[in-house]
Amino acid sequence: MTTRNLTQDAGTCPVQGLLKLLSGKWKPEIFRLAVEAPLRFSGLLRQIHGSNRQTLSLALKELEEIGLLEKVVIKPKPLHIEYHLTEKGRALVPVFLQLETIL
Amino acid sequence: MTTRNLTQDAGTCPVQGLLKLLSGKWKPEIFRLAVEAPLRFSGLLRQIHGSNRQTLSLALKELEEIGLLEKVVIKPKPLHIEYHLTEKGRALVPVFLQLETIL
DNA sequence: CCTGGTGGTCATAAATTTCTGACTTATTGC
DNA sequence: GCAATAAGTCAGAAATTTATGACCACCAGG
Repeated sequence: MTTRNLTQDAGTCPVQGLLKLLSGKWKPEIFRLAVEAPLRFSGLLRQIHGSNRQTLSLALKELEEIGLLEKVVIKPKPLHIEYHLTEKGRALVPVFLQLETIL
Repeated sequence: MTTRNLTQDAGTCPVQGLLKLLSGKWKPEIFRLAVEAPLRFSGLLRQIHGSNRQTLSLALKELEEIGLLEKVVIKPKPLHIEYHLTEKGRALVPVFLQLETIL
């Protein structure tokens, strides 16, 4: 249980960036919903009260970029898109559960 | 490895609040330094380039409130204060290390 | 007595994030 | 043809976070 790995390059905190990616007003909530079932843009808008298109759109993009969600075109004709949790995303679940037990 | 615990009360994400407490521009960096050694206010100001009194002061208060740091008066006469990592804080280290391996 | 360090607070300014409302392209149902 | 849904984008406003500079009280050294 060394803490050396936490102290890589002088002056920069690796966790700082990670947390930044995971924070943002709606990202944790989006992530949680994605753990339960695939997401659709319009569905999120209805499920997450107080949220808005703009921010959700950005959050989905960012979660995709980190590799936690994957954008899947189910049908292009009557446009149907779904956001699926990736392997990486599933790997994050136990970490979050552990976080809850500590704090 | 159920995800039920992540889905407590409808509409609220437990992790959302936790991440909010851990995020903030300098909190992760402060935490990391605290893992290495006890902190002093003026020391932080020198170590963390680009930070400022106000924000550090607030961050320390918040980290104290969550219970990750403890404010210790070493000497009152020539005022000497230190912020020590708590048990809870130490418990967080492996979680952060796990986070790094995933993302 | 003057300068410098420690440990802050306070009001305000600047920067960043989030929200609002309008608008887009394409498809289905009536 | 008209309205509705899906999945967004865009510009600008509002809210939240972070930074700046001034200021306080206390102690120590020269």
